[in-house]
Amino acid sequence: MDDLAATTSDVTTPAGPAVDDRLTLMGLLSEISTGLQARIDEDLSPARLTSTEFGVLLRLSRSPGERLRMTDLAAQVNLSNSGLTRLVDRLERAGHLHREACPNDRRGSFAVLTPKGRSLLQRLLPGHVAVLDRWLLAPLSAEDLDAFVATLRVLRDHIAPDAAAGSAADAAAAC
Amino acid sequence: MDDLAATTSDVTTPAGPAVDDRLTLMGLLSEISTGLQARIDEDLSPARLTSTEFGVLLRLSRSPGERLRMTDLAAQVNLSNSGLTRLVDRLERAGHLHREACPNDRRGSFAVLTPKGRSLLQRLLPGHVAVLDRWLLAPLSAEDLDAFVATLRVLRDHIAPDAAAGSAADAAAAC
DNA sequence: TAAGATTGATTTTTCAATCTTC
DNA sequence: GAAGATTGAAAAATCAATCTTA
Repeated sequence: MDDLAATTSDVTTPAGPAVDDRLTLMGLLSEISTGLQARIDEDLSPARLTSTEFGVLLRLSRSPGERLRMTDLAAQVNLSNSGLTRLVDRLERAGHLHREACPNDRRGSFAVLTPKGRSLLQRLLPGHVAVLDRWLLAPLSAEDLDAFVATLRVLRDHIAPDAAAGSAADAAAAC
Repeated sequence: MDDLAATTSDVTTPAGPAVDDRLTLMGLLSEISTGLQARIDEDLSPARLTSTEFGVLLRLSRSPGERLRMTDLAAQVNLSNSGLTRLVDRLERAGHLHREACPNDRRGSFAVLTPKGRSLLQRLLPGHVAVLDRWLLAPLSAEDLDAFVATLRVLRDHIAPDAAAGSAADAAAAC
């Protein structure tokens, strides 16, 4: 790992030292995130659900009224609006959620978790949490974990403040 | 945020307490990762390059001989083998890399960075590092950063040891 | 005119063969 | 038979309109 500097020494160094350290940091983050997602997808595959679809159901279940505006949901799962429209189409066809008109604003609509979607989530959640325990929590000590979560919060608030639960979404959920 | 427990209290609790804490941890990680990727894609879009394509060029440049076996590369950027075949097709058509036969094993082939690909990378790297500095490094103190990187390494080695540079890839690169 | 959501066309990715070499 | 890579068919995501309502 320490020989990376040598192999990229021919690439222009922009600001100062440790270009490779910064690239490595980003690399670690993306390897962890995609690796974890692969484990989650693997765990979810018997249920014929992708991690993105699971994420939609999970976020709905964790939102007031088990509902979210389409645009807010798209932002939270990092999908384009049209991408979310199609994903919600699929989940609606499967009966896991349904669309509901927004009374105040007739342009908008909610995605709302159905009883079927809720019980699917209940069935999958223990296994999902076990995956997180095994791959994310198990290798860390309690102190490391606390420091890690604190740092993640700082980063999240810096990078994606809108994704924080209780920001715009809750206000919009009031419609 | 603290009322999440209430909204999901009806969901089965698997192992112990703090189900929501674990879901929140995973949520933070994926929000940071996708948020960061969005910034990177935005930065790269004038160059007509996605972050995955950039990742391929970057990993080639950081590998001995600026080359990597197709299968190793696919694993590192978390793409299926066929997905990588097509992505390499595109980058080869654009002239940023080329395929080279593996002398020892005639089944295999290398993706090799071309001079054009190398200079594209050199042109893009300063801006890329600036994006990382702004969104990933700026909000953290030096001590936080060190602890954060240490934790990330632990997690990466646990979740995706194969993605670590210098594992299988270097051995295979010797061909 | 702009915002929320959807549709049509295209691109990107995957899954399931397939082909070649080990 | 298994591994490395590619191809065809299909799924999933995007961008650029489009439609409706604010």
